[in-house]
Amino acid sequence: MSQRLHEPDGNRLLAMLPRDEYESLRPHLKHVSFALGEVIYESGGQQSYIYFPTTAIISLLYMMENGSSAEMGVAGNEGLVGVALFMGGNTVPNRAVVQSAGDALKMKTKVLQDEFARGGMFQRLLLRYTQALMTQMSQTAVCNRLHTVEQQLCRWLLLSRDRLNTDELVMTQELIANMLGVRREGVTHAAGRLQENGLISYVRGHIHILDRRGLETAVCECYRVVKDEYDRLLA
Amino acid sequence: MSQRLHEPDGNRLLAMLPRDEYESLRPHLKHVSFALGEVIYESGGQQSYIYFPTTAIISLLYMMENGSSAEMGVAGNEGLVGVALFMGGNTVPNRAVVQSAGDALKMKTKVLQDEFARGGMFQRLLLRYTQALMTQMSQTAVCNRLHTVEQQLCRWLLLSRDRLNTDELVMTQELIANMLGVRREGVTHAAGRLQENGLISYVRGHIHILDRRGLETAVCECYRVVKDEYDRLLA
DNA sequence: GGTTGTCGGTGCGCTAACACACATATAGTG
DNA sequence: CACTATATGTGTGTTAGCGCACCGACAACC
Repeated sequence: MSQRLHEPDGNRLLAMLPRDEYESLRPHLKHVSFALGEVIYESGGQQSYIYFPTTAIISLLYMMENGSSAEMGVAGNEGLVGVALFMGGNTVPNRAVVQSAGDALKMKTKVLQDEFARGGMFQRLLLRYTQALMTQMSQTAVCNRLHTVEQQLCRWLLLSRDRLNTDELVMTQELIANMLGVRREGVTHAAGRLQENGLISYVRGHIHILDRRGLETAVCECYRVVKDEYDRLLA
Repeated sequence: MSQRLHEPDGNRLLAMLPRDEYESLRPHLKHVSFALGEVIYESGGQQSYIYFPTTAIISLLYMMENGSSAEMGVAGNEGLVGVALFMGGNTVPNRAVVQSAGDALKMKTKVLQDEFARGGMFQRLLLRYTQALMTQMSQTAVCNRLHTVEQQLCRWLLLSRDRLNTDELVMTQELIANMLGVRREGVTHAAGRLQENGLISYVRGHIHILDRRGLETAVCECYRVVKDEYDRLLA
């Protein structure tokens, strides 16, 4: 891919654009930094920007009326946050929260929509990414139904690891529990077992992945299904 | 909507097209009938057609390696089966099964893709529908995580009812269990309670919805979230 | 350098859903 | 009409995960 000579600024989706399309978008991309826990958009709320994470990871959460929550998907440097802006609905009934602090590139909604309407590689990429995200969401549904907390924790750790450059995750068990939609104690239990088996170690909000291979053995098939789809659709 | 004077053949998505766009598609739409349990496409398999159900209901299921399964979404006369054909991925890692026997309109993949590429109302509608389907899938994830089998059975019954013209569902508890990803006995138990409360009655594969309002009281918020999004996006 | 808040560990009782085994009833078929 | 498939009901024991309560340990901050 000699087209990938341009500087993609760390977002792998943008890096797949042909050089000319990327250059025409570049002036409209602004850097932005996100802190852990920051709410990027609220359920049903209008978004002024679409975000292409570079080092940040963003969780898509549904907030129940009774206050509990569950993650339906996650986006990092492989994708974007704000599919509703080009899919035509403008809003979605969930919240986007920063799961791992870091940076992103933002683009005004209007610019995005104009570029999308041109129908070039940009549109094709965004749609393929959306399909990958759908696979992630639907596989999350399956996983929530059929698999144990421990398996799901492995999946979550691997999904996060794939979107970072480091084996060190800054994340308390309490927050992981909110993402997975389980009790904090459930995460403590599962994480304890993974630590016993030497797959991870953790202290006070810092999780270290020691044995990625081991995690891949402990995880359910859901992880691989989703990963393979991302690789296939965004190759 | 004076544009809806044309005969939409029972699919509500197609019915939303302007008359001229619909007329240009019409020659490419062929009737097809589906029997209960028929597999429309297999996980990872190529589809030659996109389907617009008129009276049939189609379930999207993930089949686990160990043989168990879970539903990730459902499509009826409000939508279509085969989003991957215009999203660019061509295949998806799940199976589509006929959940309620009936008819659909089919269109060749090539025609679909050409029409989609034109970017008119047809494209806009398909993308909005896809967003609605995403909401359904992600809400299924949440529901699988946080709600009881009885609540999910209510949701499932209401989703089915909304896609039919009748209060009579032809569906065994065994099949419902496969869809929901729970044991058959679990469905028996939940259905028994709904019957005790006078919400439904059933005998050997025939479920009768007696009190739709009552079901809406018994169901979790997930049903309404999804229904509202469908209404909003496909108004 | 003590206080306070955050993070993780643990124990106990409870419930929803599981797995398995088997009983019963009905519809359809020869 | 008898037979057999299929559909549903039920019982027993097990388990994963929940809710709650509380503890200890570390960290940050006056």
